[in-house]
Amino acid sequence: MRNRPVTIKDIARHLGISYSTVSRALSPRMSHLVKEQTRILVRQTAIDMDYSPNLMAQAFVKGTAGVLGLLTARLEIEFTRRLINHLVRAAAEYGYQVMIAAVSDQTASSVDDERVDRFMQLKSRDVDGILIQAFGEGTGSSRIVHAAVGELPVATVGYAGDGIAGVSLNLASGMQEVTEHLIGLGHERICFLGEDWTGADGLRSIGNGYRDTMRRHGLTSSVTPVESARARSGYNLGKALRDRFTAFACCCDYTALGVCRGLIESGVRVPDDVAVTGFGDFEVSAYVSPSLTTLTIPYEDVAATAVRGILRQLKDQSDSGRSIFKPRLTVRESCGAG
Amino acid sequence: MRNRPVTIKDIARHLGISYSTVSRALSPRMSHLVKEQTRILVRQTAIDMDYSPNLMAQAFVKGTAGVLGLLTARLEIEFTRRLINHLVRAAAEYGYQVMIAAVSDQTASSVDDERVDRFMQLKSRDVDGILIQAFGEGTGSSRIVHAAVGELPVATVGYAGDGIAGVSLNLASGMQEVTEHLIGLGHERICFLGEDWTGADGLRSIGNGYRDTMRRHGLTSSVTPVESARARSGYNLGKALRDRFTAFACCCDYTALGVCRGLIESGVRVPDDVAVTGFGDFEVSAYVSPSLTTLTIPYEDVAATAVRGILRQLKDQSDSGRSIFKPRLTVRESCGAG
DNA sequence: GGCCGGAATACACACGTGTGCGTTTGAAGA
DNA sequence: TCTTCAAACGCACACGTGTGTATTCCGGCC
Repeated sequence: MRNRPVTIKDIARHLGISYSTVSRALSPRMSHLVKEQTRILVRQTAIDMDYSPNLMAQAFVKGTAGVLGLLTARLEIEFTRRLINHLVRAAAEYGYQVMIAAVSDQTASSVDDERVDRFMQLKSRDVDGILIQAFGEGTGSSRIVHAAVGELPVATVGYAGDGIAGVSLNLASGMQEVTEHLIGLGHERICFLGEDWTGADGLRSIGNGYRDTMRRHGLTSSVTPVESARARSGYNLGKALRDRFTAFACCCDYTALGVCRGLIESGVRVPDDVAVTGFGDFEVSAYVSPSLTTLTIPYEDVAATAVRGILRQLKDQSDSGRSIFKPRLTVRESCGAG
Repeated sequence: MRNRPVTIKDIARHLGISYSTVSRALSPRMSHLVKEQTRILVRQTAIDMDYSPNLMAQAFVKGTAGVLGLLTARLEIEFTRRLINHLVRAAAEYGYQVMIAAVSDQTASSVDDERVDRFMQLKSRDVDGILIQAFGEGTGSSRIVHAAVGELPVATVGYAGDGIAGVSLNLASGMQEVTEHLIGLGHERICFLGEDWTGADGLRSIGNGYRDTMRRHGLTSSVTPVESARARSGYNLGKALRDRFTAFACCCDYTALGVCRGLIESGVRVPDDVAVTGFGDFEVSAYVSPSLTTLTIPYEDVAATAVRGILRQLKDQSDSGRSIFKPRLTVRESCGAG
C-alpha cells in the first residue's frame, strides 16, 4: 500500500552511476566535487523521479536533525502559547522545526523528575538544541537546565541562571514601573497578586520589584500568591480581597481580568474605586472594558533572540550570553489614568 | 567537548557479548528470546553505563519516529493554540511527540503551495501521521489533504473532507442554536460576523447555520466577513456597524469582544442596546464584563479523538472515519439573557 | 557416546545517507 | 610517448539499531 520512496540508490541505478556521486551532486556542500553537467543531470532526474531525501537518515548520519525542542510546563497560559507562535516562526526562518515536550503543570519535585524525563526524550531524539521556557526556580527548572548545559545547546526563556544562555525579562523593572505608576496616582494600599517569579542574572525578582518600590515610598507591601496565573484565580481573589486594597498589580493579564470581574460582581467599580493592572498585554487586553493597563512584552524579539542564541551555539560553540528585555508599561483605563 | 553517547555496542563490548543480544535484551518485543539472567544483567549494565537509546537510529531503521506532525495556518488564533495544548497532551499519553509545522497566515494560493512544502518537510521526516488543522476550504487545505491521504495517516480537525478521517465540529448546528437564541430574545436585525467556514461531511457551513435559521423565521440575513478572527477586526466592525443591527453573532470570542468594545466606545450599551455572541469560549470570556455568551467547544475531546484517529490508522490501517462534535451554547450576559 | 531438540547467542545484513580515500580519466606539458 | 596533476568518480565504510538465519551450547534420551 505505502510504496517505497525513491532513494539516491534508485537515481544512481537509473543513471548508471554510483550513489555517492548522486549524494554529492545533491548536497550543497559537496556538489563542487561533481562535474556541473552531471550535477544538473542528477538534480533533474531527482525531480523527475520525485525523489525526496530521507531527512531521518540524514539526521541519523549527521547527528543533527534540524529540530529544536521546546520544553515547557505552562502550555495553558497565554504567555507560553504566544511564545510558541513566535518561536515556531523564528525557527522556521532558519529551516528548523519545533518539537514540543510538555510537562504537566504541577508544582513540586514530581515535575522536576518528569521534566528530566522529557528532556531525555528530546535529547535522545537528537534534537539540535533545547528551548526551555520557565519562570520560577520553584518549579524545578534549575535541575533540568543544569543537566542540559554542556550536553546540548540550551536557551532558556525567563529562567534566571548562572551564566546560562538565553533570554530574560526584567520582570522587576517592569513591576517597579507599574508600582511607581500606581503610587503616582495616589494609591497606598497596593496588592501584588502573583507568584514571585525570580529575576534573571542577579536581577531582582518580580516581587522585589514591587516590594522595593513600596518600601522606597514608605508603604507596606502585601503579596498574595496565586496558585496559577489563570482568570479564575484572579476572580476568587478579587472577591475575597475587595475591601482591603485600592489597587491590584497582577502577574498576568488574565488574572487581572479575573480580579476585575470579581470586584465588579462585588459592587466595586474599576477603575473608579479600585485600580487593576496586568502583565503580558494579551490580545484582548486592549478591547475589554475597562481596557487593561499592563506591561507589554516584546514576544517576537524574545522568541527570535532565543532561537538565534541556540543557533549561534550550534555554529561556533560559543556561549551566546543572556539578552535582557524590558517590559514596557502600557497605560489604559483599568488603572484610572487612561 | 560533547562526548560520544553510549551505544549498545559499548554495552556488548563491556559484557563480552554480541550487540544483537543487547538489542534484544532491551527491546520489549524481543526480550523473550534472551535468557532472563542475561536480560537482567544487560538492563542493569545499561542503567549503570548511562545508556540511552538513539531514537533517531531506531526511527531510521523502523521507519517510524513516534512523532505526529501538526500542520496549521492559524497559529495566532486562540482556537488553534488551545488545540495545540490538548493535542500535545493527548499525543504524549500514547508516547508521541508533536512537531509543529506552521504555514503563514495568508489566504489565496500561495498558502496552498507553502502548505504543500511544509507537508513534504514533515513527510520526509518520517512523521508517523499528520494532524491538519484547517477550517475553510478557501485557504487551500483541500489540496494538501488530498495529497496526504494514502501516503500517511492523516486526521483533520475542522476540515470538511470527502470521507477523510478526522474530527469535525458541527459549526452550523452551533450557529443555529445561537441564532435561535437571539431570535427568541426578540432580535430581528442580526448580523453574522465571520468567515463562512465550511461544514464537514455534508454538514452545512457555519454561515448557512445562520442563514437557514434566519430564513426559517422570515428574517433577512446579513453576513459581514472579517479578514481575520482577531479582536481588532471586531473592534473596527463594531464601530462601523453600530446602528444597523441589534445583535452580532461572531465567529470568534475575541472578535466578539472587539465588537463589544467598538460598540461601547460608540456609546452603544451591551447588552442593553445591542446583543453580542462569540464562538469558542476562551479563558477570559466568562470573566469580562459583560461576560460573553458563546459556543463552548470540547477542545479536549476533539484533540484526543484526532490523535486516537491517527493511531488507529497506524495500527490496523483502518480508516477511523469522522467524529462530529457539537458546540454547546453557553448563555452569559452579553446577549441580554444572562 | 551419539543424536536430537530447543534454548541462547553470535553473525551478518539491512536501512539511507555522508565522506575519506583510492582509482580512473583526460588533458596539458616536457 | 611518458609524466604529472587535477578533476571526477567509485568503493567501502561508518552511523546505531533491528532482525533473519546460522551457530553454539547444553541437557536428556535411546
